Amino acid sequence: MHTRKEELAAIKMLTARSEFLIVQGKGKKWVSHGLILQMRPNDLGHIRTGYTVTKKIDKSAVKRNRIKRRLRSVAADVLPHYALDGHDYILVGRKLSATRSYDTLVDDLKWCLRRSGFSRIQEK
RNA sequence: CGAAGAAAUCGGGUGGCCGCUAUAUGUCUUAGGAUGUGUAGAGGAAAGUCCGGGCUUCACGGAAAAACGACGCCGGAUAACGUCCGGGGAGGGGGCAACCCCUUACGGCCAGUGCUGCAGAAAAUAAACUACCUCUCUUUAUCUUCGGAUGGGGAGGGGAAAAGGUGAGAAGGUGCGGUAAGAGCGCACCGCGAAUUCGGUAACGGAUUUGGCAUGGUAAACCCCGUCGGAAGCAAAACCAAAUAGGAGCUGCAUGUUACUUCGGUAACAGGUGUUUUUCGCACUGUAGCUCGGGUAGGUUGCUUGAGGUAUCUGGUAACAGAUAUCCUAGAUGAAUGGUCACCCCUGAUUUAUCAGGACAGAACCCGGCUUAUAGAUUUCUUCGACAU
RNA sequence: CGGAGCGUAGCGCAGUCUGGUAGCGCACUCGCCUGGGGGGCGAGGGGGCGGAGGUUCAAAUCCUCUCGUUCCGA
Repeated sequence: MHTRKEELAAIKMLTARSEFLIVQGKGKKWVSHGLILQMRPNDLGHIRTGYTVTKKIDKSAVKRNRIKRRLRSVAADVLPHYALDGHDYILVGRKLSATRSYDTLVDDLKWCLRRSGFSRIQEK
């Protein structure tokens, strides 16, 4: 279930710190073992994503980078198929994000989307 | 062959699927991009930010001094350094010795000032005390040939700096002589200082002569001497530049009076606007359009060809330098260089076929070093042990 | 990225500049006052200078390296 390039191109990045704070402050939040998902509707009509991995999780820059790359990969696999258009999504890394198996991490993100009601496909 | 140490090099590999950044090129295109293909894409420490430079801006007439900071045996290397190389001294270890190995912030406390607790008789111009030797006076015990002799106590004068459960350190050490007792007072050896001389570019080392003990320690205490240093840093800096507010100029429209006038205007007052309304008071000087400069968000440049790498030769003990040939090797900006699966390799565990693990760690303007973290592999050298000869 | 500071008893701090005894408050233990609690008074204990190395006779203090933590500027 890999994502094609045209679908990925529709997802923009969140960059400004103020936009992150708005999503964190006013959006919805759902926590799983592998990651934390924060989301909020925007007026742009397309999906935007951002990633947060703080120094609290691990002191090593190598491990933080690895967590961020895995989250980016998981989001690229899942979001184009399951996420709603016109929403901002922020994925926050946790300690388990580095060691958890990839399939479990994908399930974590789907579960967060479904439980928070921001999923396009309502699975059984 | 094994163990230890030192130095150097490397620091997992191959393939499938899906992605990221840069760049070259083809196609499409609504000219902003979309898409196909090729190529390249983290380190020895990228880290800590501890030093030294390049580069940029600011300051500055040149130079020097003061102040502050860093450094500090000698010679060399280098763009420079607190780095590196070679040498010297000192300390430690091994060895019978010759000698070998390791470490080293290693200028100056006879320029000045400070500190040196406790203990100890005394802690820095050496001098008081106990003890020692001697002289004088006095007192007393014993003996007595009645002259005195010997011993003890007390007071005073002098000698000497040898003894005194301390301490990190006690004003040269050990031995012999010498003396009333003693003392470098004299001598020998050792240590130290000075002079001469020899070797060395020098640090320094050797020899001879001589002095007669002088300079306790501490400068990672203030300080003195010598050398070096303008400051801040790519989030530096340069360029392009929206919206809003404010500034300057021009033009059009909107009022009057007076004064000056180079006849363009300028100034004052009235007027106008704001302060809820009126008076007073206070503040400001209209409106529309265009242009200009400063400059914020944002963007571009800086941004990777450089004191560059590799190979060979030459010079040098070496650090390193020179010549020739050859190569181009990351440039991101919520920040790319990956995610996932399979096989191989290595390590460990046992169920001998499985399971678990594969270090330290992620470029941010670029170089030269230092320091710290680091599983494992390979090569060379030194020492020791075993085997063979 | 750049800059500054702080690690001392269970907790909050002084002592560091100018090197020799590590101390203060709260907390803790015991005793007394009270019928008990709270509170008060008196007495007492415990151990601690973030870590490693160096200078010194001697280091919490001076020097070097390192670990942790807090704050500031853009």
